[in-house]
Amino acid sequence: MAATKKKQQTKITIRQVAAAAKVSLSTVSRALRNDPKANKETRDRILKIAEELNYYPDSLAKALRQNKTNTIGIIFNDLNNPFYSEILSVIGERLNRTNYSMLISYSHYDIAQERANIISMLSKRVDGILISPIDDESENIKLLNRSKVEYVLIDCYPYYNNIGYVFSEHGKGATLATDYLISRGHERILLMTGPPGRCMVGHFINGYTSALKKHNIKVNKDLIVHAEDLSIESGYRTFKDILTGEGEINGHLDFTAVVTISDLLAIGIYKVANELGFRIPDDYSIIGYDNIELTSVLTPPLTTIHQPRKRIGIESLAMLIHNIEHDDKERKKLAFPPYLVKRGSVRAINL
Amino acid sequence: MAATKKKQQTKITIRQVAAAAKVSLSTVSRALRNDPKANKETRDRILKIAEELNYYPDSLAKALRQNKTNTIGIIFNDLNNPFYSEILSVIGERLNRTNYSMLISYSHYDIAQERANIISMLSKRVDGILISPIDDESENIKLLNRSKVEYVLIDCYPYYNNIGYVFSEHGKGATLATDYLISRGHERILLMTGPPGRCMVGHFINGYTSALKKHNIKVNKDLIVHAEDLSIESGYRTFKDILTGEGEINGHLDFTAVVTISDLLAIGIYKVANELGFRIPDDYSIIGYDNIELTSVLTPPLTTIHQPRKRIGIESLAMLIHNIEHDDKERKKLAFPPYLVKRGSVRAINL
DNA sequence: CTAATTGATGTTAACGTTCCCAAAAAGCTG
DNA sequence: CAGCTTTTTGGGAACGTTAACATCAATTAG
Repeated sequence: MAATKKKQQTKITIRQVAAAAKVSLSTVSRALRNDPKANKETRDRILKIAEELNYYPDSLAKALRQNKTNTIGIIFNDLNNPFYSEILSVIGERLNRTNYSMLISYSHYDIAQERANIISMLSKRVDGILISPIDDESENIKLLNRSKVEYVLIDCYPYYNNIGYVFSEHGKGATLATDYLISRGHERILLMTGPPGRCMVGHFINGYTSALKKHNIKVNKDLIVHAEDLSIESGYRTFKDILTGEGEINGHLDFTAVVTISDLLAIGIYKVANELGFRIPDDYSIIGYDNIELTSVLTPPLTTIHQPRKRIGIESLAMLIHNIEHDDKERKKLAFPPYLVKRGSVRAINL
Repeated sequence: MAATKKKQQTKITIRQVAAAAKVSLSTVSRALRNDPKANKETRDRILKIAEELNYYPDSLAKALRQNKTNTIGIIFNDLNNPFYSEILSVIGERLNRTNYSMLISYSHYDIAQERANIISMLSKRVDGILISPIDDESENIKLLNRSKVEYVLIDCYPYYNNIGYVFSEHGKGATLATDYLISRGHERILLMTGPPGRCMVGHFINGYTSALKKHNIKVNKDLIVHAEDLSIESGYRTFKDILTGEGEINGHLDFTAVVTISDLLAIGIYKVANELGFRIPDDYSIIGYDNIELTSVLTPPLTTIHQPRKRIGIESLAMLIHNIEHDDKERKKLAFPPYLVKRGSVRAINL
């Protein structure tokens, strides 16, 4: 007892397998990799021995040697938002059928954190990165470019030309929402969007303002408010501040409808409604964004803009894997058109 | 053009930095690692050169040499459920402050997939694994034991003694829910739980039956139904089948209240209510489980059992990291008591 | 002024694979 | 059975780092 060796279990490597099978390292390596130049009988014998020894290959060594980790990196800003978790979910499902793994990190709208995440992933030598960047023209994207790693952008459409990206057209989405409200008689429309600097936010605001202008409605900058992030909590706080005149937003804002950049923000508004006792859509009409699953079960069911999350996940992953594995790189710009889902949170106003 | 070299950019290694600085490899290595035996001036000089060359260390090589990857593996069954995504989110946030990364995979209640995920992670040499296992007594857990990797179980409490685990007491939670319904006059209570074989499901059923027995209510096995997973969709389908007498559940079930093992399942029931036109809680009382954020904004607000997701995430991660980094392993069994959150989805019955 | 001590650097062998090349064995051909 | 091809195996370098050890100059002690 007292004299037992400290290092009890020594790691089982290809070497132990070779010794047990009385062959060389290369023979074992070939057997394990199903190399055609391995004799079938010896291969089976070696495979059996490996199995008995509970051997499994060391991916680190393999990756170092082959210059391929079979790992992709995923960088999102929010893991809690069903929009992203659904993308993650479908990606995870697809990856289960391959032999890639996913290294995930999240930046929470912090540029420095995003940079750290990128560097960490480069350092871990991921084969590719799927990123929903904070800002599509930031230093961080340049860092990715310099690194020569394959990457695909989600949710952003920058001016660079040599990148693949997959997104839904947020400008159009915002226009759709705003148009619809206008068609229902609303003119004073609050836009609740996300943190400034976030790339999709810019497009969203553009879509909103262009819809207003198209209908000759003057854009009131005060009606464009930025929530801290895209969460329920944030929507709740922001809207409550607006109604109670507290926080950063001062003065009474006059509006009849709200376009939000995320269903969660809209749900935050529902929460304020429950608390303060106003009614949707009687007092305020609300339009969400994303069409996450639970919007349909709210009371009233949330009118929202649908985004094809699954397809975004599937297509971006497919493009990334293709680019990792082939020399003819796809630099597609896949745009998915969002569409309006009419439910019960918008009412018509009599002019 | 035609004669350009294929291999244009050669990777920047410690070697190039050494050459540029005209020192040996080890000197560079020491400088980069802030080794005290490095001269400060040369260190600064080397650091500057490394920066200029855009050098970042290769974690693969480092990991291989040091036998430490600074990566932890996370294995969940569902990435879409806010319960797990919130745990993930808080873990991600914590990890951002360390230099660990997270390798995530999900098994979707498939034992073979879970096994594949575990092997993949072992092969990638993660320093530790955080897993919410399908079955706490499966071959897969034995595999983990054999591998000698550090791991912490979430959501399960097996009979093994030498494991750390963090969970909330699902048995108690189910009892709490059932007790409450009984106290409100319900006797015929449907239990909608998850896939059989899932470890928490067993505890949940036990908690439910023991509450019934305590009040001398006969347990009707037909009233215990298994949803396919814990999603909205699954709750919707299962409950609709029950009401319409289709699918696997035959015959008319007679009940006045439902205890569910997940808020999402309960939301699925809300969806059925919207569609078929019955009312909650007038026609059926519903209790959820988890207390995810949006339960409070439903109509009626969902009465549910709260689980401390954030704490589960934080504590399990802390234990895992501790065990990775220290020799005095913590094998704590952290139990968090769930508690009832009364809202509007349960009504009293006049007996 | 020599020996011992310290501080900074260089040399080299690992870590566990794969892959190129050489060598050996086996199978053909005439 | 010599010479050839084909199949199978073995040897060793390489992937990019770290860590143990060796070296060397400079400083200090006796």
